[in-house]
Amino acid sequence: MTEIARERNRRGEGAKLREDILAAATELLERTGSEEAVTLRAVARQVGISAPSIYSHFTDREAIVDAIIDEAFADFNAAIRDASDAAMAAGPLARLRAGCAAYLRFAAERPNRYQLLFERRDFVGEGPPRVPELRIESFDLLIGSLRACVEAGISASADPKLAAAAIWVALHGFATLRPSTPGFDWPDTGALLDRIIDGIAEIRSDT
Amino acid sequence: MTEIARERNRRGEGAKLREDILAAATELLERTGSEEAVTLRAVARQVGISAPSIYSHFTDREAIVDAIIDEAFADFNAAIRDASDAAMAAGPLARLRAGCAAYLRFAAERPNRYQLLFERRDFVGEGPPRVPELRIESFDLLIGSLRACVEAGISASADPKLAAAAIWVALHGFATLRPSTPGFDWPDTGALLDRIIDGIAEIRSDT
DNA sequence: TGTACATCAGTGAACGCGCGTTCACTGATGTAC
DNA sequence: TGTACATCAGTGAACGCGCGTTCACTGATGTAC
Repeated sequence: MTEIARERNRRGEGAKLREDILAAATELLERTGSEEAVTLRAVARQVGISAPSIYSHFTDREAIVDAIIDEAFADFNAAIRDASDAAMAAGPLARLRAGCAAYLRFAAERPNRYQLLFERRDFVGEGPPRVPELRIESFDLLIGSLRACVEAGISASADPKLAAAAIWVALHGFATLRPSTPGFDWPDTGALLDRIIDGIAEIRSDT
Repeated sequence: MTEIARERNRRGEGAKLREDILAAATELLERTGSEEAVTLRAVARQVGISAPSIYSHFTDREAIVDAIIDEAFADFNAAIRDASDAAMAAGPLARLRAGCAAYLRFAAERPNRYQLLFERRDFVGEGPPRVPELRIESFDLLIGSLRACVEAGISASADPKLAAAAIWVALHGFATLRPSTPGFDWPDTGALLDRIIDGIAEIRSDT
């Protein structure tokens, strides 16, 4: 944990430090894998500043974590939207699969950020949930793809919303169970994913 | 956090304290919901002893957590085995469903203990995984029920092991996603579970 | 063009906290004679 | 039955650590005159 010297920002450019703090905190989270590792002092060390300097940009420790979460949700939704859009021309089933694959790719490549999004429980009982509209964006995309599959006669699903929720549940399980079971002999990822999607979405066998 | 007085054990009964420590640590975990809350000092306060007394029974803090995990795995497997056995007479599909339902019930009723079993990542890279045979016990039960469904012509699954893994993934997602998404409008639990099991296990519609 | 000064972008020392762990100890209790 | 003593089941004080946060401050930099 070497302390890196950092040049003081010029006047009027103090806001740059905010970005540096956020980047350092994200990097710290990504590297250590735990939210608790994102301490004010560790972030300050990483940036190369003194701990109190952070208070010019964030009201407290939690504000940093909140900012990372907002950023992570935006990244997550963008990743799924982009993959889904890219498969637009290939038809609804390809779009559904592309969205699901992007979901799992995000979780696999940035597991600690995924954990921050969907494996926190701290906010239970702290009043209204914090960023539900962001969460629902990707879910709406999933329902949309599924509905399109039904209309195209590819899926036999009678209740796309139920099936979409079931797929989300399965994707989440997929994303989180594997890192927690290092000793288990998991079947091939692609086959497993197809079994889940095809089964739950009732994909007709002749497609 | 009131400190409870505790009577000193009589000679030869010192081992009783070990059970008290474990019970207190489990209670602490269950109440606070986080493994980090299980500190040596907090456990000692809970039991009503001084912190150093713990060292007569556990080598360090981590040993306490390890002991809780072992106990939790035993509880978990017993719950699923019992439910599965109880449904034995009702046929393989009922047995499959009963096992899955018991899995989810354990997760719903003791979410923090479930988290300890299947949502830890700390042991990554720490050599061989710690208690894989315990984990596999319930999984073998799941495969067994599924195979029985196939043999009875209830399931069309061509690869029961793959399907069992997919069901496990889905169950895990089910158990963990819901507590993390308090703002989301989830469909009915039973319907969702049936959609998942029936879809993945390819339960024939005429059963 | 020169200079006084306000402001900006931070710093260093200190606080109280809870933590894991160590150490030397104490007092009750059972046992040997 | 009485008593000395070993052992058991703990305790209390202390250590160094990293933490979040507060406080008074400092020195460079841009700006007004």
